[in-house]
Amino acid sequence: MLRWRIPRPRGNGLPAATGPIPVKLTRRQHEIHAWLRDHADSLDHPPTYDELCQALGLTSRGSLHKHIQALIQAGLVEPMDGTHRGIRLVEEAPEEEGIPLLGIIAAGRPIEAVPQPETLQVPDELLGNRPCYVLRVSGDSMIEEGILDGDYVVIEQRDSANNGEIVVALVNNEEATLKRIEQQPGQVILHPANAALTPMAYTPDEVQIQGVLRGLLRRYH
Amino acid sequence: MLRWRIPRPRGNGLPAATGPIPVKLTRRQHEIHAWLRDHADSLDHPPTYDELCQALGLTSRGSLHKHIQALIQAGLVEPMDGTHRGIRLVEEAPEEEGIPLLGIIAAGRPIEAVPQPETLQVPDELLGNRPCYVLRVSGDSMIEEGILDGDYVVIEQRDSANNGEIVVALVNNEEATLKRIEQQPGQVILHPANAALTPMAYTPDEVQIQGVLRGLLRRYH
DNA sequence: TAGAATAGAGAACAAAGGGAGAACAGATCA
DNA sequence: TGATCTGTTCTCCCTTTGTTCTCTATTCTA
Repeated sequence: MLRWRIPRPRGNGLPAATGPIPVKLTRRQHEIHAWLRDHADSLDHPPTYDELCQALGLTSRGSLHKHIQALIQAGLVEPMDGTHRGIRLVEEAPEEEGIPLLGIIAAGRPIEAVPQPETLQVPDELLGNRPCYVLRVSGDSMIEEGILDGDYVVIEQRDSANNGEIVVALVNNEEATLKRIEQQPGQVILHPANAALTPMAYTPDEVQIQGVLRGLLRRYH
Repeated sequence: MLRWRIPRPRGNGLPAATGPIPVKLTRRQHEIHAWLRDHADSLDHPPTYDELCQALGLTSRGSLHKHIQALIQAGLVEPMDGTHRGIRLVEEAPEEEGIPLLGIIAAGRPIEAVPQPETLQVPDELLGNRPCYVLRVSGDSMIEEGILDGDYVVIEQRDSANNGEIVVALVNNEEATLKRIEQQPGQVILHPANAALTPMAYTPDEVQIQGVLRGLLRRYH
């Protein structure tokens, strides 16, 4: 456990976007940064400049100061505003545990992929055993089931479903839609939950199941 | 068992929002806090300043006082309002990444507390800045807003709301209900979202706002 | 090879950290 | 109620520590 590391602002998983420009460190700067990282666990307080100098074989605090400043500039060390023992490593971004938000699903259109794939922190309770992904719902086709425009749905990746389950279905290899499924010999019926829309029937080979609804997230602002 | 520790107020899981900003303690402050933590179990009264001074090798109560004040500022020690032997550690919040599920809300009844308070892992995206809690919805009074029986709602703890927001309201100090609120001079109207139910009007002092709807979680099995 | 970048030494300085002790006021207790 | 205990406030002090300089040596590079 890192005692005096500070959390780095949570990014979107893209190393390039978060944090400062990748500055290349000089040899000495790299050494110092490595030392700090290696000793972050064993020390329960950040070292003083003098302690660091001794550990690194320096005799001048002033020299060390230049290196530390460079590390701060590079975004690897938190700027210490005058405090003593203020050298604090910026913590590596924690491995974001999230479910990928793949895109937007609107009845009657292919899933529109989001340009910047983000991840959404999804409670374990909403996840099944299989891999899951998240889609944002566009449209009102399932409104009577309490699935509103703008909701996020957690989908468990599966290629088959039980009757009555709500599924992400790919129709004719182009239209993706979120509907309640009813499979009968020879035909597959997709039921919307909106009185303004009518159920649609297809042959089994026209409909490809891409996942089953597991959970729903909604945000009010 | 800690005898003179007090529970730290439960945050909403947001590291940035909960509690004081990660205050960096000085070396001495850290030592003192560690001493208090180490001896919390063995002492049956909090120590006096003089006792603490002796244990820490200080001779001046005034010096110690400065450190204790810093710990109070950091949220690690309970402010002692003039009482003697008042140094009380704030208990470490268990590393709980979750929002407490407080109970079940059904229109027209008090919130039924769950016997075993569990926590729910709630995405940051659904949380506001203030402390939040989760309730399980029972009933269909908000079904037309897409809030179904069995859904989990994330509530931001607040005692006031804007018109149009969905709130947890305590009516006449006994009935808790989830409704859309409309506040007018002299009366408060709680709107259900169910054609079978009618809006109810109350005087402002009959209605107490307990929180505002921030998010919703639903689970399909 | 000249110049730039890197690396370090050391002095001087300002602020933070840490402490002592006196005086005081409210809490506590006999 | 009065004596004592205890936390609070204050002022003064010294040490530690980060910062800013200037100066020098080495290494890399155009």
